[in-house]
Amino acid sequence: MQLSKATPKSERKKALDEYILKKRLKSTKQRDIIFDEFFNYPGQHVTVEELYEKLKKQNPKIGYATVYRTLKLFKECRLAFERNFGDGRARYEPVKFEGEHHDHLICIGCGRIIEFANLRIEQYSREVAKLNDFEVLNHKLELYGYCSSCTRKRDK
Amino acid sequence: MQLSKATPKSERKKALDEYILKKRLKSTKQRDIIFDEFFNYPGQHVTVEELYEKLKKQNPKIGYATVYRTLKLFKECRLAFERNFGDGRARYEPVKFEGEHHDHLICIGCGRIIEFANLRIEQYSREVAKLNDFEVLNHKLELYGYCSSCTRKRDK
DNA sequence: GTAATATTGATATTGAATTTCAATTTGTGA
DNA sequence: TCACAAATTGAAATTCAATATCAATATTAC
Repeated sequence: MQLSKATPKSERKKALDEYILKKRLKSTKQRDIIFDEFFNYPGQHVTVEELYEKLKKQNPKIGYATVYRTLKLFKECRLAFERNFGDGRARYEPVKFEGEHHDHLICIGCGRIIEFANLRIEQYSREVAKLNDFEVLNHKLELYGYCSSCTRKRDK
Repeated sequence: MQLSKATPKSERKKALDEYILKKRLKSTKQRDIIFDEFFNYPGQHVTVEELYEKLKKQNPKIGYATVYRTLKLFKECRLAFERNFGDGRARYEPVKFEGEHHDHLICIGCGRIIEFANLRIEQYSREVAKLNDFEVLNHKLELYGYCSSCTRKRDK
């Protein structure tokens, strides 16, 4: 299922509700709270820990395991993407709409992440997909290396 | 430093030796053994555990920590690259030479992975890196979606 | 409402990654 | 070659994110 470009948050909520219904899971207050917080989170790549800390301020009783499990649920129903930047903790982000994708320069020295836009990659993806008879929903382009600061540090 | 296309193993060894010299580290038997085993490893993405088990057969006294630290060293001097596939264990692979990269179409229906070449991505990487003052060692381009077989299955 | 089932949250457990430290090895300079 | 300083090793301990456990609770279906 491809989310359309104009999909508002309510569409995501609908997708989640549909998934819960289909899988005979249950709607809970916690899932709603985590949903709101996750999709309103200002940072791009939130860890379970970070989201948990933020949630606890409004809702002290929420458990870490619940946040962890709910992000896993969002992942299952393709509302969230899990990333690993090599610092030992998984990071989650909302699945991007068409045209919203951004790619990453990832410094494997200090963990710094630089985002950049990718109109050309979008087009490239479409071509490759067509050649291979593939239906592409999402892509991930990560360039790994060292930022100037880390290269300087090493060369000292 | 970008390894040239024709770089043989001895060039890598030279690069390692240079790094050791520059950083005033020391050449050791263990590092040589691990070097040989790592760059001759048949699989694409070896874990520390796997490499350790393989090494122990020839060299029972070698320690896990040494393998771990040596792979970290290879990473530092840009001879190895660390990947995370989300199974909780880091995997290492020799840094690819220019033009050797391959990218992936990943079917989220059946898990099938199709590799494809990416001359244009190479060039794109170089441009973006230059703009951001980044030293790019490796990249990962993954297109997620459904293969034709899964699409047919869904549309039935 | 009741029963069946899923979820929660606190806590315990797991396991990979990393650190510690005494013993050993290596490079440097006389 | 020798001795000293510094780096490395290997075993074991520690750390920490991810995951599992389980009794109490909440939700859904009937």
